[in-house]
Amino acid sequence: MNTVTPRIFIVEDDDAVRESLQLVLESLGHTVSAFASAGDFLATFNTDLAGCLVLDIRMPGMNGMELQRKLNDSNSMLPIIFVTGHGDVPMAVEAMQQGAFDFIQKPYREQQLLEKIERALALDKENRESLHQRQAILAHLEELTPREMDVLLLMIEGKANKVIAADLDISQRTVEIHRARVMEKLRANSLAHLVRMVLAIDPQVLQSLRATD
Amino acid sequence: MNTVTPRIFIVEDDDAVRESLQLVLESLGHTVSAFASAGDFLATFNTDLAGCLVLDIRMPGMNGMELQRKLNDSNSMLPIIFVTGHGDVPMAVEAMQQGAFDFIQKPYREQQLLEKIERALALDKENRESLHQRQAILAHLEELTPREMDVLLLMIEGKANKVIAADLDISQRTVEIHRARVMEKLRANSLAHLVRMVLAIDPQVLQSLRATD
DNA sequence: TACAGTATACGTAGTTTTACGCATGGCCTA
DNA sequence: TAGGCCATGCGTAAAACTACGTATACTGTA
Repeated sequence: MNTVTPRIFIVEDDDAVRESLQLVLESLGHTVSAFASAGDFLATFNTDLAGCLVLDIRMPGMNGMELQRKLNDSNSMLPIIFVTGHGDVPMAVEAMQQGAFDFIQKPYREQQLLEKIERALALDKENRESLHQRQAILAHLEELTPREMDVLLLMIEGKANKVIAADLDISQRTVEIHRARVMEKLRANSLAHLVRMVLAIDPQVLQSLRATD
Repeated sequence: MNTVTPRIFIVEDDDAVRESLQLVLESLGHTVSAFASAGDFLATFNTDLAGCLVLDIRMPGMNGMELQRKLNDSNSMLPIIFVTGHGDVPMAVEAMQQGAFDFIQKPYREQQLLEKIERALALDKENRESLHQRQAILAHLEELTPREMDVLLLMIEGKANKVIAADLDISQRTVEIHRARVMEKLRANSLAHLVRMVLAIDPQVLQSLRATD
């Protein structure tokens, strides 16, 4: 399992603000990485990073909102706490609509920021745990051969082996074999378990199946 | 099916603003209900109402944010577009965190509001459609007797009848009867279908089961 | 080029699990 | 006391799972 130490990322161009926040957080036992520009952060970013991001909006070069967009484009799930001295309402609304965890204005009470950081870290931990589970299932799914995948989908639709056999125009015996392989490769101990796993990684499947019920 | 005409609700204490917005929306073919106070709206509110809510924040009596809280408490899913002349950033952030659809400041371009309303209506339509399906399943679930519910939960865990029988300390035959009733009452045509339906109404079940796999 | 590995497909046979019909009985409530 | 809920036994049939064995075809490598 891909267990990265949670880390608080700070992207803030004001040296004094950045360094003092870093010190405070480190004194509380957190691991911190601070960057003076959005570009510097982006250069080291990858989706496996865990923790949260404290992000200034107004910065030279790439600003905070642009960074948020780029992170969203790369499927980042790092909760973002925006911190800004020059924010206005439309900016805050857009940031929140784009999935920001919070948006606070300078000057702020330090304690307030710390609390939000704790909550953001907790959220990320939760999200990341469910993501790990989904990824594990996904990894198993990729072991399936095309034929096994065909059978899996029909199994999830609740079709009996003989129906699957008819649908795929193969013998019932062959379906049974594929079916056993599917259960084995996905480490499913029952059909119910199998269905739950597949729905966990892709609730969309549920939508597409609903029509066929 | 509970098909209510989508309706745009306006809660705004300024008569001129409220009435002019109502006229514009009606001229576009929308059904509109306008209220001069949050209390008036709340008095007629119920969760079956479909559409969206255009809500002023600063009003005598209950303000817009309080109304949002009350609606959330009553499981409202009506998308809320806040409109305010005196909003600040913290207020906007809180409104968004509480699930507001949007938050715009007066004065606004009318066209902008109209577009947001259209999007809010579309969102509500989507949400409501998936809600209907979940409610239909929920209604079936409520027909289950306590014992049938016990059996259902164990079925979803993927346990075989004999295991369920042992768990509940009843005979296998009795489990079979309950199981058949569950399938019948939930209109499930297969175990896979049953699992999908239960997960559709409550993805939380999935979380609580994941530990037991 | 020959061989290993993988994917696909099918058969027989035996066991387990499900599904269901039929019959019986206790308990509690309207 | 009628009806719903819960429980059980017996027996049949269908479906699913398991085990063991056979066969063809494609791919990549020794």
